[in-house]
Amino acid sequence: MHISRMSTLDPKDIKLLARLQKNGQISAQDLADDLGMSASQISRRRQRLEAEGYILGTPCRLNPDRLGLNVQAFIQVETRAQTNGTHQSIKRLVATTPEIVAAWTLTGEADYIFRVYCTDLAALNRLVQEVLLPHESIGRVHSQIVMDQVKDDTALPLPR
Amino acid sequence: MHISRMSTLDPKDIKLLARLQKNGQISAQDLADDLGMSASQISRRRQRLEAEGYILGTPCRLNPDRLGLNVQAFIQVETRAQTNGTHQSIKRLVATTPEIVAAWTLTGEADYIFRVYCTDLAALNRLVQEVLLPHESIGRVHSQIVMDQVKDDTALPLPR
DNA sequence: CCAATATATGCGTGATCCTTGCATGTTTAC
DNA sequence: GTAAACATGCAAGGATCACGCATATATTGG
Repeated sequence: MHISRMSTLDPKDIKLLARLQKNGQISAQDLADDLGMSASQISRRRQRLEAEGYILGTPCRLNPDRLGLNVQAFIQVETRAQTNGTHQSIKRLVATTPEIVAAWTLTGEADYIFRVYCTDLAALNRLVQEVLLPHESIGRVHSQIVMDQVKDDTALPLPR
Repeated sequence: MHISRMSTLDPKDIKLLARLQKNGQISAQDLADDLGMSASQISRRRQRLEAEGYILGTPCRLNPDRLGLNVQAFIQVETRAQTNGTHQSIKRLVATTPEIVAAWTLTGEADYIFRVYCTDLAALNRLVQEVLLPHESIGRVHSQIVMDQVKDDTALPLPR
């Protein structure tokens, strides 16, 4: 019998993932030269890592400034009653509002925090006044605007 | 004379960017079929969009759960005095600490907010106790752990 | 410790894909 | 209205990927 290894990552896997999360389009040959192995191995390892669920996808990162998305903010949201439909209701809101690019619930003052991109302060204000506050499940909101983006990778820390 | 257009985005550009920020590896032919144009045009438009700064890069997104990064948190950081070296000092800290994947300064209670990934609560605690609190520029910190990730795209809202 | 099986690797090849030149059609500017 | 700038499709050339195969290495079981 054999058990599909679901291998633990070896050092070459770690380096490969590190390179890929910097640049998902780097050629297998370049990676091969870099890691001291053949391009075909890079290709196979990459397929294996994807199949095993390490790689979620390879989206392009767009430039918010270039797109006129000049205002970035976090919006803390207090829900009303917290009936049992609240969470689904918020999920729908988040899914259908493109300005909300990410949303979490946190420990502590629980409720929700949204990360949003808008073209300007007026648009942010419209989002709050015309979309969030009128929403059935939302009580109060508190916006904090991003002044300085010190770092914004999506690069995760890797083992070792 | 001619002015390099720095074109405003036409509808095809918007659709192209939308597809690319879902999947940066989709083939030019698939995009061509999808948008009703030839693959060569897709290639050219993509090059143009990159050259004009709309596309920052195409990193792989890794799966935090699969990497054992089971704890995700936001850490609000209050700085000490705010001498003029403080910001540089924080920037260095952020740049050299892989668990901190993003960091911002916000309006209001100013100071900093870090987004961090750790393997477990013990690791998060070590980060706070052994890295952040001993740091010269950091006064107090307040950790909020992510309970539920409602949405985490990096997909920006596009015009139209 | 050895044999048998599974796994990892490099090379080479066929298929796929991207990119560029060129000719044509379309829009813009004067 | 004319000319220049621009966008487009086609086709060819070059690069890249992915797989089979043979070999080397590691792992397992007795």
